[in-house]
Amino acid sequence: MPPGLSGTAALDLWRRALVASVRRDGPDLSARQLALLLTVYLTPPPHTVRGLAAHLAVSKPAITRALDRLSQEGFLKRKIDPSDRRNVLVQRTVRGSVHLSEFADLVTRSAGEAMGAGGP
Amino acid sequence: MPPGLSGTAALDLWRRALVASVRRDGPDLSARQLALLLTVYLTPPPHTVRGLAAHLAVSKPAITRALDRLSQEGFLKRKIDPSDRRNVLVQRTVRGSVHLSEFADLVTRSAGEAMGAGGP
DNA sequence: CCAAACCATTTCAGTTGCGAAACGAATATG
DNA sequence: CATATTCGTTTCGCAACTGAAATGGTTTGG
Repeated sequence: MPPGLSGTAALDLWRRALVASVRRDGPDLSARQLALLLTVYLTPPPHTVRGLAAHLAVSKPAITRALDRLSQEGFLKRKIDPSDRRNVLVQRTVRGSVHLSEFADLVTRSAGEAMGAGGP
Repeated sequence: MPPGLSGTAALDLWRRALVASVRRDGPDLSARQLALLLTVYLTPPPHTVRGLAAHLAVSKPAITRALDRLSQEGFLKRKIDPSDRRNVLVQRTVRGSVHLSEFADLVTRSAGEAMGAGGP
């Protein structure tokens, strides 16, 4: 038995959080976009387009477009690397932090419900 | 303090699972599609188009299209309700069960990693 | 100091998704 | 019966995303 999270409980946690997220009328990000956002915020910098593309195993243009979307949303910003101006460094914003914080609340709440409902 | 899952741990769990999901070369489902799939498998039947649309707070055509995609993928199937032939009952398939089982593994594995990495 | 290598972006053609409105089929209501 | 209502689906125009290939800047190396 896994210690923290059985298979069904994990799925139900994911379901509750995902349904809550879908029901929200906000900017609905694709899986890639959200994965990118989370990677930038939870993984040690610096973050370049090439590095992110490798990490997510998608093409570079896909990262560029996801950055367009996320920076247009205000969740991320680009900064040219001063030491090598070919590089673009992806950085966090206050707005992105707030958004992810709300998303974390949503997940933890869903986890609480899943425990309460499916529990022993 | 939340008992099972702190905010940062929840985000990191989500990140790991989502990145793993994005990296996999499989059918990449949208958030809606996955939410629909999970709802059908983890919520008591019967499931109609109208009911699912209300549950996810999206339009009926959106559900129809998601069903097209998911049944084309073999994860779900439609069956006309014999007692009221206007209704469409959405049902599970073996293939969908297998897919969700693999997805659950992915989440539990990510949960284990998140505990191991970020833990005390 | 000029060419090669590298980085991110843009362009291109094609796919997929969306909401609103119109639609045919099935059931309920008078 | 005829009409209204309720299903799910289809059509329409439009927006967003995809990978591959081409482009414009920047840095490195001979």
